[in-house]
Amino acid sequence: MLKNIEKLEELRKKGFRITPQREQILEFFKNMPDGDHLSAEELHSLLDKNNIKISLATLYRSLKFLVEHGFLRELDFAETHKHYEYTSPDSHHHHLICSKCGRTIEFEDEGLFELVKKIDNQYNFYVTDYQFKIFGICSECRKL
Amino acid sequence: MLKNIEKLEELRKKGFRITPQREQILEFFKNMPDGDHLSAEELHSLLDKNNIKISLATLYRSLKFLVEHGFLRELDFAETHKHYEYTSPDSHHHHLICSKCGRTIEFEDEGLFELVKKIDNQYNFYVTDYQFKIFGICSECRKL
DNA sequence: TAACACATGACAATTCTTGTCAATAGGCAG
DNA sequence: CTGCCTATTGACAAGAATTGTCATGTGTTA
Repeated sequence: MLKNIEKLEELRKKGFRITPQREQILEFFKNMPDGDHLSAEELHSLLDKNNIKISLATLYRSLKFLVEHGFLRELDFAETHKHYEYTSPDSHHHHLICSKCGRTIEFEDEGLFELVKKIDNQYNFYVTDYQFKIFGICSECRKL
Repeated sequence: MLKNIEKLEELRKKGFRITPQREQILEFFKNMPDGDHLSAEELHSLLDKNNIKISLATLYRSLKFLVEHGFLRELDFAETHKHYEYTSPDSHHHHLICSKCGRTIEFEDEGLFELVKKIDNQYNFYVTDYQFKIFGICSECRKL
């Protein structure tokens, strides 16, 4: 898999521009704890607190750009808005989502990759990403 | 797993009402080809064509109700709106989503259920539903 | 069959996201 | 290094999807 720097080079060759805004957003995600995911609004407010001023429209456009080019992953947890997480090259986690408290728990599983390869072959489908979501009640909420 | 009739009885006991609107929506989904999924707007227009007049607000509320009580499943394919599908008691399919043409392909896999059971145990998580999404380019679009 | 509380319909309002457009600034050619 | 071309930005308006409000209607149980 290409590293981000290399991917950015690729994009530059294709005529896309590597703007400070895009770099700052990407940098911000890279420095977040692993597994964290934010909504556009949350990210906007966090960037603002760190004195990184990016207009909301640009933020939305940049997020879409970064998702389309594989730097970020778009998540939905059955809420009204989407969340975004960094697509770390060396780990791919999935989510348990508690319907009661909304908490999400990350987990990894190698078996999924095998399954994806199988499906890939079976359907002649070129896989770029995959997400597994499990809904239910988390251990904390089960105690109540 | 409880049948829908039984589930509706349960709900009635809990004080929820089984209104014609809710029944009609559920009936409509049951009669749809397996694997079909619709947005709220699409459903509204289809119901309308079949002379089932339900206000959009009620439709949204009913969909949420039916999802919360396990009759329907809420899907998102990275579009701006959600889709809904009937949760058939005897099949659980997942989706390949083509990023190019937007087409979705359903597939089933028993292995996922095993994985879910494992996770369930490991995290003491009470699983109510799970969804697996694979993004990529479908065989048709690969030809172009 | 009456009464209560949940549900509906109409439509206003909100939330999230995208479009418009003039101004700005990457990035390559010379 | 400079200038040009065009992708991108910021500000703000607009749009799409969904939810809130509230008077009216209607399942459900007694």
